[in-house]
Amino acid sequence: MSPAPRSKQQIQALYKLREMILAGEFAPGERVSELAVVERLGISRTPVRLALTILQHEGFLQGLPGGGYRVREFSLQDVLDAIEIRGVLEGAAARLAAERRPSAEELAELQATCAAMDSIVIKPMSEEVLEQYSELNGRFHSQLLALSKSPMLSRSLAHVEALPFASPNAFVFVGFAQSEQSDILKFGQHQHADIVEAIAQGEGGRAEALAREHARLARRNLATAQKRMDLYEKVPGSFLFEAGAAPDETGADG
Amino acid sequence: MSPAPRSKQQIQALYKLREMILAGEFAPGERVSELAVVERLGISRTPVRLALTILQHEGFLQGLPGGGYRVREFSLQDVLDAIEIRGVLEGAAARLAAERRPSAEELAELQATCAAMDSIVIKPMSEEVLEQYSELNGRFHSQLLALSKSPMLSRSLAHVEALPFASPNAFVFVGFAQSEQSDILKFGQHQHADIVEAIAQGEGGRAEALAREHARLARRNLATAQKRMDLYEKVPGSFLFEAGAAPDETGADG
DNA sequence: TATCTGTCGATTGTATACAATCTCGCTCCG
DNA sequence: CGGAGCGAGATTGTATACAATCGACAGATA
Repeated sequence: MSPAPRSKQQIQALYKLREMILAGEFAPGERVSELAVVERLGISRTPVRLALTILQHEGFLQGLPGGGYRVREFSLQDVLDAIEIRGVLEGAAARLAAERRPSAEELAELQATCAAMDSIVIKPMSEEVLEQYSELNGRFHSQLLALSKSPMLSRSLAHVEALPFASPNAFVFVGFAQSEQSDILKFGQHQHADIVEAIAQGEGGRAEALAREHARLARRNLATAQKRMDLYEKVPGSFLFEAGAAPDETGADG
Repeated sequence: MSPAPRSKQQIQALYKLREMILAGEFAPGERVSELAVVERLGISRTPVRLALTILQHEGFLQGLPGGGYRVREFSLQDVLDAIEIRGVLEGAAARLAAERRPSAEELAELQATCAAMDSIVIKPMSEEVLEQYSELNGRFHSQLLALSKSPMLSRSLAHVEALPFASPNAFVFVGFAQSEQSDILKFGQHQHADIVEAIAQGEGGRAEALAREHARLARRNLATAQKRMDLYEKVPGSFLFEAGAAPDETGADG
């Protein structure tokens, strides 16, 4: 979306900082001062400052009243809500895609991606397969978004997915790790196919409902991950979550 | 949302620049260079630079490949989509509000605002009445959002509403100007009441549908405004719109 | 004449010096 | 002994000097 900072130092500062935050190199709630970052990155204040501002707008950092920042913590509810919002927006994308009647060629691209994923989910799990699936999954979601033909919607979704745990690929590996025992991944793939079908037939309401429900797989995967710490640690940005109870799948909410 | 820049020059640069953009002081598509802004504002490059970055993230400015920015233009479709997205997100807010069962006190606040608006829409139009309605309308929407109890949703909605024409109050005066002849304003107020009722009864689906439809009033008001230039000029940021045909209310889209 | 290249100008990116502000701690006075 | 005020240190905000990059224009050569 954003043509991005145009210079090396800015890009480096932004990427490195984001990486550091996502790697949990700042204690949660710890105050992050500009100067400290400058020292750690070896980049001067100006680009660092810019990176900090951007990360604040992306939601990773919170500005402190006295100046400086701190790494933003996310409650479990925040994470669940982010997934919910992604579902709502992807639902809107699917509906608009259906309503705006993509051409046969446009649709074919999405169908091709979907078909490719079909052939992947039946393979036995491996590092390589996971990577392929992950890439195709990302492509599917971005193609779907493209079919909505709405730059504004893309913008909103991008803003939400800037949070790493809200991206469509955030929990794929959980599904994969689980796929030995369950068919959750195949189920998700089935939803992909249904979404494509609904769009192809111009069934906006169905497409929306399906896409929304599809996003909620992430919720289930999150619950699974929380029960298995070996998986949980692989959730991008999981240390940004406040320590809290496992999500309550039987709860009244949502 | 953002604890905001902490200093005077930064704030001034940001506000003044935003104001200038909204006042149409930059030709649409015109290249905006940092130095030019510095000269016009009499503020040094550092705070100006920061303000430009923020405005880029807010969607008012587009970064140019060769450096510099230009004022972002919005197509008619962009404006309609922004309204649509606001509807989708406010719909989600209304649904969550219903599902999360607000306490009687929380609900009472919303009901009070709604009641106050009831007594306003029957008054004859005036500058003062318009202002009162506008404020109450804004309060209604923010109270509704609060009832969803989702900071993440608030964040997403705030991001969308940063665009002036996507805010709930963007077109109120159109409805007012029209209210001499039609009851569009009373109709909108009726929707408010229905939304409150649905939330009170825990009817999430109904609340969502109502809130979504409610947002689409803005679409109709936009169409009206485009037919009457005296109103159109009062739409916030209307000069950001590309010159284009009036919206097609009979069109297939949407 | 067309194209390629080199130089000049403008504009942005980076670094740093300087100013203002805020915090924390110490001391002094009540 | 406690509180208030003052001051030192640290940290952020501002401005500007300097470097690097990009584009345009012009001139030369094929």
